[in-house]
Amino acid sequence: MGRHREFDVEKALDAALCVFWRKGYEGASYADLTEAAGVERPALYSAFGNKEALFRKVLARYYERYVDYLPAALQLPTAREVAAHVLQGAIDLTTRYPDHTGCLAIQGVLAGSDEAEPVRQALIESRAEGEAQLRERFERAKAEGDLPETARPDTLAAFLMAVLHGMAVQAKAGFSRETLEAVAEQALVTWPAGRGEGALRPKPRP
Amino acid sequence: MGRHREFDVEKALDAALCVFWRKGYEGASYADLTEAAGVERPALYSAFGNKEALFRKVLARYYERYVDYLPAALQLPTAREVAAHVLQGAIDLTTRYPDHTGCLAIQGVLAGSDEAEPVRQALIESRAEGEAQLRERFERAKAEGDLPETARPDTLAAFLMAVLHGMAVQAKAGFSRETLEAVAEQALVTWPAGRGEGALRPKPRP
DNA sequence: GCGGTTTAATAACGATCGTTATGAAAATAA
DNA sequence: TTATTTTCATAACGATCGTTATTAAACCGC
Repeated sequence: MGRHREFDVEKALDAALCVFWRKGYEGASYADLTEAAGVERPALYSAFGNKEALFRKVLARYYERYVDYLPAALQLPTAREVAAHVLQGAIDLTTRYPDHTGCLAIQGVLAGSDEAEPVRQALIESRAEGEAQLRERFERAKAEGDLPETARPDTLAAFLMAVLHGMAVQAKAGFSRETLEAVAEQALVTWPAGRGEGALRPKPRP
Repeated sequence: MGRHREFDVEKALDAALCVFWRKGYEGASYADLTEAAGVERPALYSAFGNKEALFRKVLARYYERYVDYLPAALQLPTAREVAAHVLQGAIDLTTRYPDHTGCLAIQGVLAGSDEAEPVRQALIESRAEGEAQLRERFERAKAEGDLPETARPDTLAAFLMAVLHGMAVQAKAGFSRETLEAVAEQALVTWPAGRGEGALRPKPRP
């Protein structure tokens, strides 16, 4: 019973996602959000809660709908393919939409007021989750001989994430897709090779 | 003639620098700045202008006093040493002060409101300047045979900056110095070698 | 000491921040 | 139709934002 909702919750969430993506958590005002969603302020509150709750819903949606290349990449047969696919997926994501470049999980809150601290921590955790998934995948690759015995899965995951984060910063700064692809290619030059990948073995110490 | 200034301008600038470093441009309120500087609001305005002007002065100070490892690195004899020194310098800078980790030029403004757009552009330009200096240094290295003929100085500079930016994000997220050093080491694994560095030459294409 | 000048401190400015009463409009249940 | 419930829209809340009159105090040259 009761009156029906007149606006599309999914559309409103998408609109809020775009605003947060472009301006970050603190840079996006509630006026920006309501205007983009085409919804009055109390309607947004009753549907999603306050600004922080709305951002958390948006963040979950972001990972589900836009960072879907990560779970897809983890299923690829070799660690190198995983890394290459993640890099290419990130480049696509961070340069595809000209009006909101970069990565929401990075530029959402890197630094901010004390009020934004819980959101900042949430973003840190979300990125740590992705890094952990990569690390576990690389541990598996090492066990499978896909990575050499000398490889450090935790370091490779941290390094790959660093490149991804750096490219996100550069994408937000307006870097072209071509430039970022060159960066990603350079990052892969160093990638260690496993057995049967036709690459040089690590030099044995004399 | 006239009354003398009672507060130390340098100290006030340092205090503002720390606040901006920790909270970013928009996250730092004028109340934060005046409290940290121990100076009343109109005094800060009369000494430095408005918030944007103050931030620009702080940014210049930041590069002069904290990113001094970059000009020092550019003078090293080989491109690899340049890269290694810049990476180590960035790690030191972004992890040395526990209460303001990361890099001001990154977390100052990555994304924000329309009001912060000029400052965001200023940070983009400042980073581009550093990247250009690295690129020119690598071009010289290529001409000197320090980098192979196949090396792309622009790509190497963009890649190195990406790793630096990524490590800054990770430092702000609380990553340890040791982790970042492993990331930097991994980044250097891919570094191309020039003549006389005892490294393998690029494989000739059959 | 006195006029001219610069700074210091208090207080307030209009605007915007996130958030929420309040009452009208719409839909279901009786 | 009437009662009940939920949503919608207007408006306003207190707080904080960056910025600035305004006035008192400290210094210089005379």
